[in-house]
Amino acid sequence: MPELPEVQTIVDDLNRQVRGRRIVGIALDWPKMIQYPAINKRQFAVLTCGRKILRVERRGKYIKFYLSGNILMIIHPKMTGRFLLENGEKPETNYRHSHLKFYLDNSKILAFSDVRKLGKVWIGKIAEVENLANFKNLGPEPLNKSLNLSKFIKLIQFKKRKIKQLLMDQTVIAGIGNIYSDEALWLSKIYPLTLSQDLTKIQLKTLLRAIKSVLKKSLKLRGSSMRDYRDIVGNQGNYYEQRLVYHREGEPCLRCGTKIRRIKIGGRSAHYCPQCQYH
DNA sequence: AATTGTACCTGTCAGC
DNA sequence: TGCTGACAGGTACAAT
Repeated sequence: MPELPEVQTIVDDLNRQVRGRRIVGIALDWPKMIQYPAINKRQFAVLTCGRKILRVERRGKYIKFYLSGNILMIIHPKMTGRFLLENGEKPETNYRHSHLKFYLDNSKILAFSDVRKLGKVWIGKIAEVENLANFKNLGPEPLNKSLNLSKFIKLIQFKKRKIKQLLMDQTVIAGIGNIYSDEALWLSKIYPLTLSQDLTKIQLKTLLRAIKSVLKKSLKLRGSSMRDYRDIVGNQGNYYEQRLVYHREGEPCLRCGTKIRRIKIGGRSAHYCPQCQYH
């Protein structure tokens, strides 16, 4: 489901709604979602219950919950994971797939719902969890001001990979997925199969600007809801209706009217305009 | 070093 | 009305 704008929207809402709350109980009916360490449901309950949610942060597409007692819990929603804050009075949620629930001290329930059960949880001492390879090896944040053109060029230029795949590689740059890589490449008029080393400096400058601008625009619109994404009160994001090229196969290009094409790159669909994004 | 296929999961939709 | 296959905001891992 979520890429950077969706995850950031969730994190901002969580900070407003659950920051400072104490976890008083949990329910877990899919223990396989606990990726690290190898613990059972009861041990997970011991680790979380009684702790305060001090703050929530985003890194790439990961959601980091800093809990009291120097505990860090990280959740990755993968394709269909979502959070819902529900009232204790009506525990029956319309989210049929809430496999993990946190009962809070204000009698609300923070539920993690995940239809496809691909979402994962990591928990432990802060330093211990932050040292796990998936987090340690993340690339820079695209919206961070320190990611300027010269750094971007260093990340991209000496690799020999298809630019679409590089943009989605979380160890190169963190937070971009299938929607926003398509959008940024359309904005920059770059063909998605172009090898990274063949891009000119001008193209890379345009691409970096496109990445930042499309992510900021989607953030303002609270993300994209193609199907599953919802914010923590169940509302959809508004970027999807305004998308430029993603999932518009056969429709006219918004710039030149040529029919948008879809191809497969590394098992994922890529959408582009064969006229504007020439190679 | 980069690519390809497979695995993890469930739900939806088009086509037969 | 079934059935089947493709596809869906993601990532890890093994094989080539």
